[in-house]
Amino acid sequence: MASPKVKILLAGSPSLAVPAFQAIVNDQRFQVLGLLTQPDQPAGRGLKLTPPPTKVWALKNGLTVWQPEKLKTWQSALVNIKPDMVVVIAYGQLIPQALLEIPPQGWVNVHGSLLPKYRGAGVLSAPIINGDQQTGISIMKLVKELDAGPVIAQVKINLASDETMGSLASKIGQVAADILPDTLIGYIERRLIPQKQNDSQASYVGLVATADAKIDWHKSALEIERLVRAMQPVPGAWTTWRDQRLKIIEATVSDQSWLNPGKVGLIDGQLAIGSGQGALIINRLQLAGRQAVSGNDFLIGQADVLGEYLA
RNA sequence: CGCGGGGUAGAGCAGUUGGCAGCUCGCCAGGCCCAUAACCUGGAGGUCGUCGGUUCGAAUCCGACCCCCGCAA
Repeated sequence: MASPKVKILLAGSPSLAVPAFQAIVNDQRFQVLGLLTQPDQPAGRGLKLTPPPTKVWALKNGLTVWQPEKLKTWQSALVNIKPDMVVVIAYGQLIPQALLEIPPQGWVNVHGSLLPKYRGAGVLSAPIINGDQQTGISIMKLVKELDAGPVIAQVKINLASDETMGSLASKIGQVAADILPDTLIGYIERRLIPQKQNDSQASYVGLVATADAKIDWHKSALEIERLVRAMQPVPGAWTTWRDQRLKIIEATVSDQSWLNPGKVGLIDGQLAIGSGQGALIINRLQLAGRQAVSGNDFLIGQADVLGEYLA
């Protein structure tokens, strides 16, 4: 095994990227030069300066970390680092064309969908909202256009009936960790040839905002239940009760439809809310400022919610 | 000093013009019943987040601190 190690610069921000990054660090075929990630941002209560999860991981592993505000001004730094390749998992910024051309092997990206379906930022929630049976990951080369680069490898992931965005994120992170090292080597050795995407079949999903997570009780219970899973754990599908935000954390669909949309009642003794079609049995929910509780516990403490309307 | 809600029995909540600490569920015991997660009776279980102050007396008023949570970013 005389071939030199592949020099890699990692780029990514959320914890979803950590397992795959760790897999590369653990693999003797690679030499990791460091991590490129977003600057620490004010976040959480009190707006304390918070580092991206990958940065915390990188420092623990003794890696150098770069956090440029803007990539445009970071061009010369990348030239000096001299990576053979940059591996990107949810970095959080579009990479300027000029930077894409610097590493000899280019920039390789892990994308959380089966491209060309679901290009864009909301890839994790989209398949759950749409009730897809399958999604997956695509390992692809970055090009100037968003998520449009040629695909090196894809792996399908089955969506469980109770899949949430959170559970899907960990599946994607794990699958990425499983296949990324071999895929990168295969690509470098030209055994895996990037295949151009069929642009005519591309679809786009925008970033999910909290407003998108507000429940419209006139929709069907089936759609609402999917929304609940797609928004879990953040930002959480929500409605309001007495001007307070009420998050629905876990729910199941009932075909009983005698409750009007948004009206709270009991179905088989369980907390339920009417919808446009069928009803939603509420298994777990959280009132603003309170701990998340089961439907039963909520009824014990807030019994007067019965018969009221949520909006 | 970004905005806001909350810490009271195992759980979920009420209780702030200061006056022996409550409700629902659960739990334990007994009863009713062919039987039951139903019903009836009885019972156990709380340093009211912590520390200090005011007061004859503090869950309640004042001060400091710890922890949890919603928004926002």
